[in-house]
Order: sequence, then C-alpha cells, then structure tokens
Amino acid sequence: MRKFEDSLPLQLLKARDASMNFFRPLLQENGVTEQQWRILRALHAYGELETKQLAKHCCMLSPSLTGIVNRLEQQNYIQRRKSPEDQRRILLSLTDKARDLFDKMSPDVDARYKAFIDKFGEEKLQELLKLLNELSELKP
Amino acid sequence: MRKFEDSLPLQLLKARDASMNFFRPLLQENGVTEQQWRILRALHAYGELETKQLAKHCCMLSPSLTGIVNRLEQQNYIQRRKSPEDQRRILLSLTDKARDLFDKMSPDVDARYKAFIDKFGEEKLQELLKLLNELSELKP
DNA sequence: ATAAAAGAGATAATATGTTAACTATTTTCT
DNA sequence: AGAAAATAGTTAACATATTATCTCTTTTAT
Repeated sequence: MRKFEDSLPLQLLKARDASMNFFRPLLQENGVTEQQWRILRALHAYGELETKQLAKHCCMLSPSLTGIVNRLEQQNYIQRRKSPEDQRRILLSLTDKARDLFDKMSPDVDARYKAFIDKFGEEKLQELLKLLNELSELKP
Repeated sequence: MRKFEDSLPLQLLKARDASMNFFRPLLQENGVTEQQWRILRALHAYGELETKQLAKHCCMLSPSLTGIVNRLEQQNYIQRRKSPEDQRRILLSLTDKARDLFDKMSPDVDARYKAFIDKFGEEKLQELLKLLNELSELKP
C-alpha cells in the first residue's frame, strides 16, 4: 500500500488547512465560519439561488446547508422565499447586512490572497488550480 | 475579489471529494469512516503513538481524535496504555483485529489507487503532490 | 523544595458532515 | 383524471470539527 504520508486525500486535506491559515483569522474577526463565508460568497457571486444549486456550488450536502442557512437567516444575513413557479423550491439571497459585511471584508480578503500569492507564486498557483480542476472532473 | 469558483480552498475541497470518491465505497463496505481509516493507517505506519503525535499525523485536533479513538477502542480496533515515563501521555496501538482488517483491505486499496492513477496519470499525480507539499509548508 | 508555568488529554458546547428516512410538491404514466 | 414515481427540502441520528475550559502530571523557576 502507498505510504501513509503520500496519500493524496491526506495531502489535499493538509494543503487546504495550510491555505485556510491565511484567511481564518479574518473570518474569526468577523464572526463567520468558513462554511458560512462560502455560502455568502456563492450568493454574492450568483445572486438568488435555490438550496440545491447553492449546495452544489459550495460543495456541501443539503442537510448541512439547512442548518447553516438557518443560522445565517437568524443573524439576518440571508432571506428566503418560495419559488412562485414551484412550491417545493426555496430561493435564497443576501440581505443588505450581508452585502455590507461583504464589502467590508473584501479588501482584506484580497490583501490576504495577495500575500498568499506572493509567497507561493502565481505560476505555481495556476498550475495547481489546473491540476485540481482536472482531478475534480474525474469519476471512478 | 477573486472569482468564487477560483478560490483555492474551495478547489482543494472539491478535489479531495473527487479523490475520495474512489475509496469511499470500500470504506463503507468495511464499516469504517474516513477518519477512522486515517487513524488506522497512521498507527499501522508508525506503530505505537501518543495521542498528540497521532493527531498531527492525521491532521486532526485532539478533541476530534478523542471521540474517534473511543469508538475505535469500543470496536476493539485500538488499545491504549499510559506511558510509563510520563503519566500524562497515552500510547495508542492497533489490535490484531485491526491488523486483520488492514490486511484484508490493503489489496483493494491498492487496486483503487491504481485505477485512480490510470485515469489521472502518474506524472500529474507526482506534480500535484509536489505542489501540495510546498503549499502545506507555507505559513502566513 | 515548592509554587508557578507548561504540557498532554479529556470534557463541554456549538457547528458541520453524512446517511437514511420523511414531508410536501410536481411530474409522469396510464 | 388519478395513482405512482420523481424531486426539493427538511428532520433525525450519529460522527466529526472547532474553540474554550478543565484535570492531571511534569517541568521551571525561585
């Protein structure tokens, strides 16, 4: 069997943790969890979304999303309404409060991303993203 | 701000999920979770370990490990003893039952890893592991 | 030698991940 | 039209992640 340390899933986990180290303090300062931030970003990028689409964009499962969205709604960061065409679907969107938070955090996010690239290298980042993308498309 | 889909942490998450798709069914068939399997692998690779070392190898925090180890111990996959030199430390090791499970699963793990490499490419895998390793060393 | 500081694990509280089962709609098929 | 199948979302039950706090032991410093 492949050596433990050479396990790809483990290395992906490690790398993700290392990359998050650049942003974690900022999220903490602003009282949002990593997953909450992912949802806010997705809704900011795509506008109103159905639960299922949102889950897909954020790479999380519906049951996780239900809880996170509930908490975000209680903090008044998200609003929900039923789709007029299909009563099964819930449409989610950001509140003004969320957009304000977003605008407030954006510059700092950018700065930290830049700090990361300065240390890691833009070319290596692009190469890495390319490989990750290919890997993500792979199906057993 | 960087486009949502280009977020490195998100891409790492996606890629990890995709890579785990190759192994998830095997773990399920054998009734072990991903995290339990990581711990079993680490103890198999390193032999007896202290809790803290084990957590580090597996990239998890002590509180998570406590629970996982408790469940593994109840299933008789892990045994614990106190370090004779330092009463604070707990030494963890695999039971024979765990080693049996390991021997039983190893060939299948290898086969799936091979299937993965056949699709992804050995060179690309090496390149990816190299980049991930560099990334993991990075500190903010 | 002894009190303070440091270290290893565990516990508690809350958030998230995961699978299965459930409810409420909509669609499909007859 | 009406029953069965399919779909969106939630709930339930359990496992794990995260931060803070706590206990117990060892080490440091006085």
